[in-house]
Amino acid sequence: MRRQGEQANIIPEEDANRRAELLRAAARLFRDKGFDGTTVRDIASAVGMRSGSPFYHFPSKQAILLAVVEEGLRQGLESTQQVLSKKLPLRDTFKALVRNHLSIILDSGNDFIPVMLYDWRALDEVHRQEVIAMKDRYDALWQTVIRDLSRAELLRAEPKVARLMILGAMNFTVTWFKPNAGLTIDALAEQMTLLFLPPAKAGGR
Amino acid sequence: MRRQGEQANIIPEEDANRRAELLRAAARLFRDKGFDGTTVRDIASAVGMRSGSPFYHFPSKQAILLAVVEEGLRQGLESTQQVLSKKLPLRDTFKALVRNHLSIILDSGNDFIPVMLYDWRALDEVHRQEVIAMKDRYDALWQTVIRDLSRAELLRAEPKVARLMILGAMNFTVTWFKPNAGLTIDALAEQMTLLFLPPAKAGGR
DNA sequence: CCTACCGATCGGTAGG
DNA sequence: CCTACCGATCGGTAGG
Repeated sequence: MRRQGEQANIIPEEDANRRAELLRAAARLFRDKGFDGTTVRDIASAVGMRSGSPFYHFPSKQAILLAVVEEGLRQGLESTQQVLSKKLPLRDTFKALVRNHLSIILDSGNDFIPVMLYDWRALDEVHRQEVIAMKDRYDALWQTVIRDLSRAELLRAEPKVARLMILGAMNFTVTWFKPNAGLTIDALAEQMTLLFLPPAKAGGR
Repeated sequence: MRRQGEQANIIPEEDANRRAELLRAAARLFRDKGFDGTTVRDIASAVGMRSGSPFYHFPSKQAILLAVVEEGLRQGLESTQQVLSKKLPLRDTFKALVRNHLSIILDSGNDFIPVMLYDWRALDEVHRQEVIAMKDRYDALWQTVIRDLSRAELLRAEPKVARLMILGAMNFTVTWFKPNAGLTIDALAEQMTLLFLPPAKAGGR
């Protein structure tokens, strides 16, 4: 229960901080143990709360998952748009997008997007639709670059299928990539470019 | 409790059938609702049993998951070896392997492999190691073909990374592929070949 | 394979 | 945000 005597412009700020802490803790736990494998008690104790207290910040466990996934997509959209705004040459844009996507997915410390990849099935139908709407915006950004590559004849498969395959290949790295195992994210981005794009022509127009 | 008066060569056969039914039902349910989202009661009632009876056939819910995953891998190994035994030309082998893998993953009716892709995290450490050992054999079969493609300069990325990416792209199709949505498994295999391999040379040696 | 059941856990809530 | 708690569910078991 909110204490009535406090000033309204102080408490909400603290609340927002605690909410953000819960979100980070939840993301970490969901990533490690899955949504169903994580209890509300786990999340609470990770930030020093008791079992019932997360429900002061979120109406349900599902709502926590939704907030985690939305935060991940928000970050992904933002950094992708930043890459695109640089207006690099086509090949470089592709490589930079790949590197950006891999960073989002593989950097320890960012658990939000992997949670989406692992646990989107745990969302109920309504929340899932909300997530899909955001994901569609992310896909659309990629699609423009894929389409340009296709027009430049650097990609032979149908653009839509190509996008799904390229993103799929990257998304699946969460299941096998281990940091500090001899392969860096940069090297992986380089390899992916080698895999999907033909050699650059020496003096190519 | 096994009835003592029955002949040992009759009952085990019926038991094996019931066990197989449980496995199919479990695979379907795990695929649809996830391991944690499926209860032993769900599995039991799917084959007309009561809640405690699956434990006559399996020692634990984990053991059911392990059996499902192992059955999936067994099928995958078998069909892959069958493709390889045909000794097709390199390009055709690749395409046939892709089609085979996609069929295993996407054909409705085969829920075993998708369960592995979704729910391998739910296996405890010991069982997970057993699964990884089988998966390594599967990967090794692919690796030989990838290596040959690399030597023939049809693939520019490092063979190991290429294998992980190609399998990842295929495995991720479980999250978006919808049968009867205008894209067949055959067409998808064709698109994947276009995406990963360069054009065949007209009179290429 | 069923009946009957247990112990534990879990998401969530009332009331302060 | 805590205390104290509930109702439901779940994996698993004893005994036949």
